[in-house]
Amino acid sequence: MSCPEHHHADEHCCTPGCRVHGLLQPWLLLLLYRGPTHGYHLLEKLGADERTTSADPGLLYRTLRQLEQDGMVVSTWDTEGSGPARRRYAITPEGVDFLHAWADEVHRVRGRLDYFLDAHAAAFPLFDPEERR
Amino acid sequence: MSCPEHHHADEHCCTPGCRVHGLLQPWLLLLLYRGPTHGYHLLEKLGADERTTSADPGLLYRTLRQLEQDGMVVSTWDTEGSGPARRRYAITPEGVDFLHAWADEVHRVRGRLDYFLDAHAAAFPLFDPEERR
DNA sequence: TATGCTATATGTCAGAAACATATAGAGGAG
DNA sequence: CTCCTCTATATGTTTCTGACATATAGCATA
Repeated sequence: MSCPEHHHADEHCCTPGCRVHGLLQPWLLLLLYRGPTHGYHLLEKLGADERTTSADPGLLYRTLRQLEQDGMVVSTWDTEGSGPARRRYAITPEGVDFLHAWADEVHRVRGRLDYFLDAHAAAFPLFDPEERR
Repeated sequence: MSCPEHHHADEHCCTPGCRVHGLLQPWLLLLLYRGPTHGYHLLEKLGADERTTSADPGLLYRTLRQLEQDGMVVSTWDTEGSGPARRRYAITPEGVDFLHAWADEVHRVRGRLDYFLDAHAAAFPLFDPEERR
């Protein structure tokens, strides 16, 4: 049987390391609002916090390029320091607006999840997710 | 620019009719727990409540067949009444367990959304999604 | 020189959802 | 009787996201 949420056939999903999907864009924008950085740093930040979202390099770099194409972030090459050159990203005013639109969307989605959880709780009054660690 | 959440290139998404994704399985299971019915009825139920999830016939019938394959529901042909024959679905004990697993998962996802919203609120104290109707 | 880390990027595949279409029984309008 | 609509189930196709694998390259150090 597949797992709830994304139905991967194998077992290395929906294990404790499994993250929430679809929030990579807003997390990147929010992290960049705290201060400009490069992709690898964002990758480490997301990877270090289990409560954020997936930290796949492929997806992350592609998403940053997409955000840049759409004018949500801008990048400049940073050759200072050691190691390979890194692309330094910064959020734009449009990006901040988009981040707010994301916050609205996430707020709405949370409402729908609550609606389902309420309906489930009404059908199963004895069910308590907190006790199912 | 694409829209938050699913990035469709066109504009007929993220309009008022837009629903939350990924909850079709649990909604079907929950509705079937309230009582056995056929697919078209479930389609109408989901379609009538904006706060549930997408009501696409193709996805719904395919999902029901998948749930049956996995032993979460069982179906019998119902030729009573007028109109074409309908497949009457009922949830199984395994389906109820799976529904609870879904509730746990949704609860966890909700926590991640809260985590993002808290982080966003901390960065933008004046932002209020309620006032952005 | 070889390996490991930093850093960015591309290729491929599976799965969900959107959208269109196919099939068919039954009832009513004209 | 024929056409249309509603009920009901099912399939085909496309697009997008995310997962996973791989490629490239600079630099440090053993």
